[in-house]
Amino acid sequence: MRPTDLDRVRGLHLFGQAAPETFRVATAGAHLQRFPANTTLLFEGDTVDFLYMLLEGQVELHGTWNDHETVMAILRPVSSFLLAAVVLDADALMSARTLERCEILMIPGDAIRTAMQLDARFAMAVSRDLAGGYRGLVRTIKNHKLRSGVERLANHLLALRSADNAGSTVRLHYEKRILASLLGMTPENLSRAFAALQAHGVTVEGALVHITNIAALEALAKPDPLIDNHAPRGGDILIDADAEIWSSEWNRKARR
Amino acid sequence: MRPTDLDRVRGLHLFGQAAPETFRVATAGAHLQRFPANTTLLFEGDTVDFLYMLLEGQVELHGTWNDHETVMAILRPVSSFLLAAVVLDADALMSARTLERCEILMIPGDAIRTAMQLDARFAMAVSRDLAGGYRGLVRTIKNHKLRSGVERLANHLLALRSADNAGSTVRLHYEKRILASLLGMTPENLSRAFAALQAHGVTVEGALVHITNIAALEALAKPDPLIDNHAPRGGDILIDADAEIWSSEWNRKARR
DNA sequence: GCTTGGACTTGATGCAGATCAAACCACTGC
DNA sequence: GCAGTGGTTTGATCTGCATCAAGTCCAAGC
Repeated sequence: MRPTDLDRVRGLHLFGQAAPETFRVATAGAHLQRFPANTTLLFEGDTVDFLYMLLEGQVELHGTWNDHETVMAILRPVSSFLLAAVVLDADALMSARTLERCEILMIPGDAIRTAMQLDARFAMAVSRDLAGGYRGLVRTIKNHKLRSGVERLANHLLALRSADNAGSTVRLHYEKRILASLLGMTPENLSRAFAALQAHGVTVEGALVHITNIAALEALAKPDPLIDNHAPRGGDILIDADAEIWSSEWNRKARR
Repeated sequence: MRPTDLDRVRGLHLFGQAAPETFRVATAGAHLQRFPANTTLLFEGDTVDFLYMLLEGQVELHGTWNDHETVMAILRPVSSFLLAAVVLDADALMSARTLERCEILMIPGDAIRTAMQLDARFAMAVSRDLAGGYRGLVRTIKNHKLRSGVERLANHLLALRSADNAGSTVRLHYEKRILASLLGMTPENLSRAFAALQAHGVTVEGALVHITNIAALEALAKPDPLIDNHAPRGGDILIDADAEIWSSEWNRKARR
């Protein structure tokens, strides 16, 4: 593993609080692996032997039942995944596949569990990460049960805008059919949802989405800090570890 | 607090592994409180100062957006709730209200956080609890995105049957309109869903549901160990801490 | 260049589930 | 007992979204 990669891992919330010894133990058995695009890393139901740290590329987590498939999350660097399964030494509930060429650091699960026993601060950091993930899922469920498809799309666009702290144009980082599944709709319906948003200040141009009237879009989307993590809360400071669904690093600002 | 209550708390997964000193510290500042039925304990957005341990009664967690409301979970003893918010010292994402008269042990949040710093085994137990909760929410999302209303109801009935390790009759422990919201449908639709299940060996009699043909119901429900925690996995032993959505105690057998 | 395949869009149709409305029932309180 | 209230059921209707079916666009391969 290159020193620069080590630095990146060291910088994660998960290890930031840990004792140097803990960090050494955990990363000693770790190995960096590269995967091509469209590679399944793990099927749901598989035993989870490693904690995965995505350093480069994009990974999709999805679930299956009765010949249906749904995208649960898209991960971008730097994110860890499968932490809950590792902590419990349990099977994976979701499959993971690369959407593009990826660099992934794989840390043996028992190293993580051992480190937690030895270092309360590290165990605390794991708890914070899991708690943040937990709250992200609560937000996701509220999003799905309380809003319509168009409303979910509108809020997704606002979240993207906030994450990229961009101007009036955001870029979709993956295919629309994947976004559709993530938002819980069909590709056809996503297309129509975009069309519906034209009346609310949104125009689409391939992967680029122009938000020409933010006020109008927000009026439709009604973002809420208790669902949308990006939404402003009344003058409050955003708690760092409560950042996102899959990793506290997911949503950090100034990425690239 | 009565000694018997202390014993019940001591028996929880959360404290089972903790050092006696940790247990003492955490429960020293705790107080037992009784609430009447239909009392809101906490609104979403409120600051969370306590970890709540439900010792008696039923509590509903629900979320709101734009004048809509949805039930996120129903808790029964012995369950903890708001652990994720406590770990992060964050606002509640869900409101909590009693459905009936409740006894709740309230443990100061900072006592929990302090105990985690001091006792790695306790921090580990918190992680396991959160990881179990996390996985429960993943199951919930798969359930909602991949199944229809009737399928969700069918699986819910099978889960009830499994939890009560009962015979062919299960009892609904709360009102149908609450169950409807929990399953993501309207009361009218739940009624029709029950009617639809008549063709698959289910008859309803108030709060009692008779499953006259389990094979037929399972053929419709297609329970899956990666969604339904009760579903049998191939000869495997069920991992204890991965027990349920809101608490590892939720689903334990031989309750009453 | 042409061809092929997959992503995306657009239109027509069908279905699951929401909404509206009314009736029924059980329980509560007077 | 009786009226009132709220939960539940049933029916009629409406809507959002899925499904089915073309057709377009675009990139990769021959």
